[in-house]
Amino acid sequence: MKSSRRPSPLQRLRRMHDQLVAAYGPQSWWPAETSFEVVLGAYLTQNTAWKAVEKSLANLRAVGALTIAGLRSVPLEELRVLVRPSGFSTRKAPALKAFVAMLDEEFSGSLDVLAATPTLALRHRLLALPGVGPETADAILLYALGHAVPMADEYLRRIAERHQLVEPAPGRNRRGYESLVRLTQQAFAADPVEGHTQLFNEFHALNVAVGKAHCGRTARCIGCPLADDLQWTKSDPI
DNA sequence: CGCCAGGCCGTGT
DNA sequence: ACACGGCATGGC
Repeated sequence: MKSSRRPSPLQRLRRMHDQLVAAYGPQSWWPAETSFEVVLGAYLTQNTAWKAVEKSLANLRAVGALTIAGLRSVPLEELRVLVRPSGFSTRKAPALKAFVAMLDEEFSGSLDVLAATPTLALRHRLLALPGVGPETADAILLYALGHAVPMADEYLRRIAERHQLVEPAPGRNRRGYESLVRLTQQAFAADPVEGHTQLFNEFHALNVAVGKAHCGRTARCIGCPLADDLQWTKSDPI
């Protein structure tokens, strides 16, 4: 039945990274100047096009609210207006305030202090925040705080499903996310541990790059550099 | 004009 | 535990 020649899903996922590097080159992500900007972007981009996030970030920059102190001093009502372009402002504005409040009350208002927390405990603390789910937590962990956690965003889920690396899971639940995280961890398990942060960083950035171009909700894989090698047929739905 | 975007949360089964 | 809508707004 199963051919011993065909690479395992783990091997294919790992090779996917190399193929994407070959196709797109190093990404050196996340598009932000500071760690706190990464945090802001992680919240604002929830189910929102990055283009819209840029408008909100520009609004925040204009009033000096791209820093912790700046955001702290912006009244909630005003913040709501500033982040309006990226949608869900009635949720995202209070959520951002809650993040700063946590920082102030538990971590001396410092991202460095926050980052010094052990990864697992830190992840749980972030997940307890309002408006922070697994993906936002991992984006903050990886791109703002430098922890070696893989990200399993919507693009990776689609790519993995379309290439039959995982079972289809229509109702994306938390279990599906965590299983994709584990799959990614295992796929890079043979790589030196000290390089994992960089690998996970690049891997997710590349997934977004290829996902934006070829793997949207309805967008097909036409022209996708992965289509052939990962054995996915273009007529496949989903 | 309709669909979609780098999710998360509350509610019902 | 899991499925299902709602949430706001702008781009294409």
